[in-house]
Amino acid sequence: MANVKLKPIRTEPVLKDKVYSALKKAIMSMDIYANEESARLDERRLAEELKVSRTPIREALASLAQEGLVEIVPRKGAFVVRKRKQEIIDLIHVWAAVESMAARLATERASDEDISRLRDLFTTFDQSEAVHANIDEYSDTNIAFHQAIVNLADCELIRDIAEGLFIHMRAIRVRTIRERNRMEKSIIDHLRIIEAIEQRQTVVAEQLVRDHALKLATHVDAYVDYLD
Amino acid sequence: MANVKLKPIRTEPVLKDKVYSALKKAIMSMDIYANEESARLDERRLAEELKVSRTPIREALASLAQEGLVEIVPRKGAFVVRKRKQEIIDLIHVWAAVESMAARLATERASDEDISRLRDLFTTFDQSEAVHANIDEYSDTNIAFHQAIVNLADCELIRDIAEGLFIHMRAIRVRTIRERNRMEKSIIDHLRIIEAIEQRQTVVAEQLVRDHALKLATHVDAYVDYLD
DNA sequence: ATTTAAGTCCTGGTATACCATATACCAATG
DNA sequence: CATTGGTATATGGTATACCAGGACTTAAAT
Repeated sequence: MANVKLKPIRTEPVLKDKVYSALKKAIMSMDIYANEESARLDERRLAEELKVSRTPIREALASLAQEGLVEIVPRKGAFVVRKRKQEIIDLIHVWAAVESMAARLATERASDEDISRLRDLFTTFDQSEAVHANIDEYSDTNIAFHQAIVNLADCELIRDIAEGLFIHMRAIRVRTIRERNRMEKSIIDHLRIIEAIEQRQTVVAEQLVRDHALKLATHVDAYVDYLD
Repeated sequence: MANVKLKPIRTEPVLKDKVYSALKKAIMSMDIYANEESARLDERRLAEELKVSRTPIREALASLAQEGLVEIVPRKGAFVVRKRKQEIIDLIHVWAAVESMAARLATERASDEDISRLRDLFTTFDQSEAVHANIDEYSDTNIAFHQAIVNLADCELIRDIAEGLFIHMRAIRVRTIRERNRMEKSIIDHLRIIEAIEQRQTVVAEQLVRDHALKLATHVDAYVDYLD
């Protein structure tokens, strides 16, 4: 009898997981840093809106807390986490580490075809014109670019960790892209990174990606003061 | 009227957190890869032993699942996770990324005094003699060394992520240290790393730490077959 | 004897009831 | 009017009851 290899089968009829996804999606869609106060998540309200009891809500919140997306203050409630400036900087450092490893793995594992889609992201986006015009569109492209690199690594764990960091990275990237010509510099960096990955230059790609992220850390450290 | 100074009062009477810590400690103390089958965590049994209800147990399990330490299979139960070979390799890659960033930050942030304790770890451990004698003791030193680097980074997030990875890294390091002279090679690498950090050679330290970890990944890929 | 089907039991998933604490509001007092 | 202390209510923490789905056992049929 041949041993057929099977994937662990589709399994997620569990309310806890659905609630988790729903809350996460909701949190990601809101601009965490827009309001002054961090939003509070009322268990009973959520339970009523999602038409489930508080139990799966609380289990989902426990997971989100572990992931660092919400903070549970005993007897006070669950709040969407808003990172302090130093925490953002730490987070960018971890992002730099993880994304640069993703770039390394991409040069080793990704197919030419997959890599070519990286460049497509940029050719569909008309740089020369949009530099001064469509900064919002670029912001999306920017974020998609970094997600694409992470996906090229073909590593589940990296994807998971990156996703957790990304919610905050996204918020900070959207805000900083307008400052100090960062968009133009960003485009130049990205094109160099694409070249390095295309040419399978493992060490160069790794270094370029790391340095690109660390520039963001330096920028935040120096110029961002709308946190805290 | 004299203002009586008070500390913000003890705040962690939350069962969920205590259960989480207790379970985590228990899981870390067991040798995850020793037995053939991964241990199952019976909610009612745990509840009875810890003298609490199932609710905080389940919330703690949800957190541990998010952290990747246990896997919750719907309708089947919670199991201590045993990583597959490829997952271990992925995990080592992430570890490489994070620890090398820690080394980078160590060269920038750590005090000379803190760095000197790195070397102390090795001078108290007599290499020349122990190479053939006390391999278990070295295994502990080895693990302590890597934890020390992570701590030097002075970055909460890196510490947290590293701790999550470490449980599995620890298990694999203990097993692989006996293979193919890895201990001797490891000692050489470690001493080079210490030098680089002492001399604040950011890029060198970062690279040495990454490559050291990646050697482990390569080794596991090539020679480890007692997983799966 | 082996296989299969039915029924029971065990265990995890969910809902809910109950308790403790934090907060908001109000009243009384200066 | 302001301050303070009490009280009510809302909300999170915990326990428990109930439900549903696998798993195991047993018996019957082949």
